[in-house]
Amino acid sequence: MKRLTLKDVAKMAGVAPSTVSFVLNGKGKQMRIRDEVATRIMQVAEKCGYEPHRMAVNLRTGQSKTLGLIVESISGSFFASLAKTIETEAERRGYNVVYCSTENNAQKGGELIRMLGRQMVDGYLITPAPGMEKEIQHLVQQHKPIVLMDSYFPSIKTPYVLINNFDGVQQGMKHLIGKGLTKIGFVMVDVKLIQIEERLRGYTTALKEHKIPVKKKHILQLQYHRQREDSLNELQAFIEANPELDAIFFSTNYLGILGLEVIARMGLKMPDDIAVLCFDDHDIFRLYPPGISVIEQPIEGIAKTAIDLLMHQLDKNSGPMKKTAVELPGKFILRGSA
Amino acid sequence: MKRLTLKDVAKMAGVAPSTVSFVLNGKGKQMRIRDEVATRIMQVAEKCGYEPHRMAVNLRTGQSKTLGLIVESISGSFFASLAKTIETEAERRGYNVVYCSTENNAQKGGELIRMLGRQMVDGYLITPAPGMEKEIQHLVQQHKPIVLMDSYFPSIKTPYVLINNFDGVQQGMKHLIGKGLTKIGFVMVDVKLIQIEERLRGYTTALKEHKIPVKKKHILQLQYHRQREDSLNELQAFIEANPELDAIFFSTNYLGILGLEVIARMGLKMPDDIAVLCFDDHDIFRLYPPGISVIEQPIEGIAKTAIDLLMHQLDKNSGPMKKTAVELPGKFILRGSA
DNA sequence: AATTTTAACAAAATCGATTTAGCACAGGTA
DNA sequence: TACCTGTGCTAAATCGATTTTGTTAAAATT
Repeated sequence: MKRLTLKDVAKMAGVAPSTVSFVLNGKGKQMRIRDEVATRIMQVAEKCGYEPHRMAVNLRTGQSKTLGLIVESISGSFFASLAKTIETEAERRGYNVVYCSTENNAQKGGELIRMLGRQMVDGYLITPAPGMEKEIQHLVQQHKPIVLMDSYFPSIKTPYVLINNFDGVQQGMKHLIGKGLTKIGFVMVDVKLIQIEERLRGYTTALKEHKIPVKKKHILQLQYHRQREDSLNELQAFIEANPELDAIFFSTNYLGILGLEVIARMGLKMPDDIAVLCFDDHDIFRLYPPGISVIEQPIEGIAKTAIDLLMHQLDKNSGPMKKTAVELPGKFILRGSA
Repeated sequence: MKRLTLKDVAKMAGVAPSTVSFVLNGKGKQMRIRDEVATRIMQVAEKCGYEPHRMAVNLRTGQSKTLGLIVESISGSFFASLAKTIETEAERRGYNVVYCSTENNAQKGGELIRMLGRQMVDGYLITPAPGMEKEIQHLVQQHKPIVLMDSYFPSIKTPYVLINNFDGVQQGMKHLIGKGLTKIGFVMVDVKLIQIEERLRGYTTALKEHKIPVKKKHILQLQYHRQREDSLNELQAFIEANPELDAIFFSTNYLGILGLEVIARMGLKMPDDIAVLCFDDHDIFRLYPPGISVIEQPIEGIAKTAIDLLMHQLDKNSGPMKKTAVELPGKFILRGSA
């Protein structure tokens, strides 16, 4: 019950292994193998279900036909949607994907990238976390095909694709302001990532555009590494300290979920006591009464674009890229909370 | 900037490639390489950061050091928790994992298994879906290392590990009955899987043990492949048709989430209008007011056990297994809904 | 008729490791 | 002195493909 090798097929077809290889790789014409022989080989290979040994092919060609996908958390909802699209798109193109999560561990990011390197992935799809800057820089220097998603480092020249964070927040803010709400709080994390900054910029700009003063005390920066309970308390203190707030914009879904818990704990009712809007959708937001309005990320679009950008790099004989930085629009979804 | 090969290391250390291989694979003593030479080789390898070429090793040894993990849905919460543990446990043992999801597509299961076969995974971790029976049978016949999780086929002799479904439901039912609730509905799907049957058996047995009559109309079997909206309506009809119900036991978290939606839609209050209990925890259940009581699966335990069972099979020189069928206890988590 | 081309494939090198078989020398034995 | 036995390593085979180079017979050219 051993594996069928190319040699076996050659023997069965009465030709040399090289001939079989040529035919099965579509180089039959080029190597002027007679059609008669070619079809015979194809038939034999087909009939006995020959499948080339991946490792052998990889070793010889130097291509693993594998992509590495690195995300912050494999249990996050962002990953869930992303992975599905990326996997199917990759498969369509003859690639498969190995997933890795940094689990919000800065140091682990570097290790992961190196681990993938050992495994010889042909290209990288990464949602960058703060600690990974050096490693990514390193990959770029080695001219490894790479695409960043969801964020990027302004200092490193890489293709990337993400939601238009600024515009997304603007959409949400305009809705709130349009409803006459002006005391709008903004909750964010303190990590130095471009997408966070852009969201904050969206918030302040929207206020300014409507001549609403931006108050520092209406902006809460939670620390990233923090006990869940501590964050909850800090959030509650923030809301209590600003009783005038009639709306809160949570800049990530993680923060939004914390917010729901605090708001429930304080016995506040959405949207009347306080309106809530959140960046990045989540299963919970659909269900949690009265439904949390969100800015939805175009995850499928991000995944597809990312794969396209990566494949373009992997495809040696394709010219330079026209567009290496892509921003896709988010979608405002109105539910009951705002 | 080419890759450093074993040959290069050999040259630098002034020895033959084979010697380097022996030393780096810990066979130095056995091959009676002098300690002096061995340490020199190790130092050289260390200094220039030599990493063996995975594909070459795989080709030669015939082991890919890769496990295939097949789940129903990669975006499910079960997968999320499972994957994390399995990945770290696998890594600890020098294996990596490729994930695949059948996405509830019966036919896709078979394809996936074959795809993984092509990729030469050394072993399989599978949460079996109805359509995969034949393919799994096939793997078993080929003596491929395999462990099933979450469910199994009584007709196929494979190692498996899952929660004790019967006992889990019993725990929940006892709690409900202990609170004096006797009109308890049971919502399940109609797929023929052992874990579903066990849960139903837990329900009926618990009722019988407390001399409560089992009424057929209190059991709702929803069809698996169905539009979300249709299921919601059917569920609502079920609740309306049985106004006497004072509690509902949802046999999967997917059903429970549907239940929450319907209950909200009908304006019922938990737990007073109706108590709710659900099998298999979910993020939403922690947050959704008043908190949904659940039977939590010991996912980490399942993952660890599964890896153990699989490794045992992969380890050629380990005797026959003592225990190939493992049932782990679930944990009843009391929240506000019941 | 001698030489060059071309068709059609076969042989062999190669990828980077592992592993088996083998070789040279030292010391011990008969 | 001839023969074995260990030591300590090297040479070469191998895994299963791809790709470069060779080979042979027939056809075309001079």
